[in-house]
Amino acid sequence: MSSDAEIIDLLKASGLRPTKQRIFLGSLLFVGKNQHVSADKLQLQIRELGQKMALATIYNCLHHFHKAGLLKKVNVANDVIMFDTNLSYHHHFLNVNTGELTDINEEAVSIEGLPSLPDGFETESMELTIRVKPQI
Amino acid sequence: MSSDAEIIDLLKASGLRPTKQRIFLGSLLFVGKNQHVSADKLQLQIRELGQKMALATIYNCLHHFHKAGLLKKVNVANDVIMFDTNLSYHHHFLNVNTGELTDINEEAVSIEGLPSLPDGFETESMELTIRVKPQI
DNA sequence: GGTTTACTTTAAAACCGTTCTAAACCAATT
DNA sequence: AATTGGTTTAGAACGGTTTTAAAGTAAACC
Repeated sequence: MSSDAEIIDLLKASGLRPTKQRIFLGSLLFVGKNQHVSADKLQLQIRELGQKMALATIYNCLHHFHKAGLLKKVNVANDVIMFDTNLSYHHHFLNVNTGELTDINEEAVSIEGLPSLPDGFETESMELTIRVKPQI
Repeated sequence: MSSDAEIIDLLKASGLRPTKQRIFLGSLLFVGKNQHVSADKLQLQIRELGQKMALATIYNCLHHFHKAGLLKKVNVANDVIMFDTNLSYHHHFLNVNTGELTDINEEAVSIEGLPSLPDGFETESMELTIRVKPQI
């Protein structure tokens, strides 16, 4: 993926209007290797390239790209915090509709085959969250 | 754990001053079965009991309880979102200092022994996040 | 016991990432 | 070219969390 024409085709094939902003964002995202981006980091990158784009536009585009299956969403929590009186090592079901957490208390749960950490790092915590929602 | 005296002992043993507010919160948290609480839900509960406590106090207490090892923190993400151009099923390392994500691309990672979902629910997504930080 | 000291609580403001609003804009269709 | 409806934009609003600074209180000291 490289030329604007290719990005335009990708957008059209995904049912998205190829606007100037989407093409530009696409040219940043759908090129080369996989990336993790957040809206504000993207805006910085755009500024460094001497361009500008409203934050709301970046959010709009990213959400549209996600709905069209062009991006995955990764939920990273820094702010919303829940506290758990269950101190043992365990994982959670998270009801995405209500925010309610349920413990997965099974000791049987095991995670295998993890790669080693990057050099100079240690694990702070490991959380498996299974996001669930009512069946339609 | 039930009487105030016991909560006071617990707080002292944890190196925390047994203030009125901490004792009250402790009596809500360290009794009966495990719970997941958020600050605002706790404030509601307190209101329903005809009491009041500043939200900042609840946050203070919860953080102190956590530092003292009386509560676990569960990071639940609703707000901070990252988008990933890697669409395949994979997990992440999260650098808690910088917010940077790194893919865990190993296909070898496997999660075994998960319990079945609650009735009427389906999985929206499953994410394993390994929070890492620089070694001290 | 009364005083000092350090920690805690509080209301309100600040903060920060995200979403909403409403007007201007522009791609697609006619 | 004109119309239509989706898109972009700046700025306001939002919601959970943290900070601020003043008032309050537990603990330590005499």
